[in-house]
Amino acid sequence: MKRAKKKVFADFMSQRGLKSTKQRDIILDSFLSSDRHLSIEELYLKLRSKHPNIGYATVYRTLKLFAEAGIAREMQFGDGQTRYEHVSEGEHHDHLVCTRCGHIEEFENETIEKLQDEVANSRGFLIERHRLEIYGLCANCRK
Amino acid sequence: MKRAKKKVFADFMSQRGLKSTKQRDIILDSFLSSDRHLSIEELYLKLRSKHPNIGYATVYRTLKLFAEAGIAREMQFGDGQTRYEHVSEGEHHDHLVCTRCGHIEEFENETIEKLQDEVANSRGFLIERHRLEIYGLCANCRK
DNA sequence: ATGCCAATGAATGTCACTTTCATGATGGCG
DNA sequence: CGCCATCATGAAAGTGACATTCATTGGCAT
Ligand SMILES: [Mn+2]
Ligand SMILES: [Mn+2]
Ligand SMILES: [Zn+2]
Ligand SMILES: [Zn+2]
Repeated sequence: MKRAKKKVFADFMSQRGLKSTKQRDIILDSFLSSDRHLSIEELYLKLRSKHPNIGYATVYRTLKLFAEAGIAREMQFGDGQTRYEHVSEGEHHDHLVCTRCGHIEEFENETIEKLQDEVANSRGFLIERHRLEIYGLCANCRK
Repeated sequence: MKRAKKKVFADFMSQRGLKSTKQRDIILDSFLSSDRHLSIEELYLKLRSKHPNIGYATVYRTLKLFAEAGIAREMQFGDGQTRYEHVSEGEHHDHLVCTRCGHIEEFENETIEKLQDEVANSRGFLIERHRLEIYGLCANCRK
């Protein structure tokens, strides 16, 4: 899975004539090792301790590349930061977001997806993508 | 409906000890006369021709007040601008957003809402709110 | 090893808010 | 009414998260 995404990214890079660099390798490793929905700043700070020589701009640009390569997706959860999450080819999920602790949980619901198609069809819309986020208190924060 | 929201706002203002001003009256009128999902900038520019004496900051603050009073809702559709839409007590709807022309259409689907409740329950989440946006091409832009 | 071109990162720019502050209005009270 | 404590206004300045610039560095094909 981690290996597979590294290959997808490597292929994307060579196809675009872009170069492999130490920074990109490190950032990709760090990104894939985290299962959270990371902001640029968070990933930058995470790297900073072990790799003080990697700049914010490089993290920013590399995450953009991940998104272009199809191994990451930009998300907005309304906290003012863009977050990048892992995605795989053909995979899709939506989110439950805790408004207290920031915990993000993922879910898939085929029936909801179908109903969305119906809504779009009835209005003549051609769906490109959608976002469904449920905000509230996670099980832990309800206690 | 327009009258009702004006009353809601007037009550909110007096309850908070805030004052009635020409600017606020004009902005409220203009906001309620528009059925679109307006950004601050858009409403500001719309007003500018007839009321060049109303500043951006006043439009900004007044829209915030509308949201606090419960007659408007802040929305993000990913175009980099916060949009304010009309809301009424107890009303809810989701959106279809055209990625070409920016057209925004509203819909309600009780079944989707129920399924969301089920998803949240199964994870122990207590729902506060949700957002469902379907992005794609509107009927007009598909032609 | 050489040279072209991409990559890096410190610095700077951008943009959409958001706040400040000097000045102007509102409205309760006598 | 007329006062005046408060609130409101808007030009200007500040903020924060991205986005870009540019001098320098570093891949990598030859
Ligand atoms: Mn996710
Ligand atoms: Mn709407
Ligand atoms: Zn939580
Ligand atoms: Zn359209």
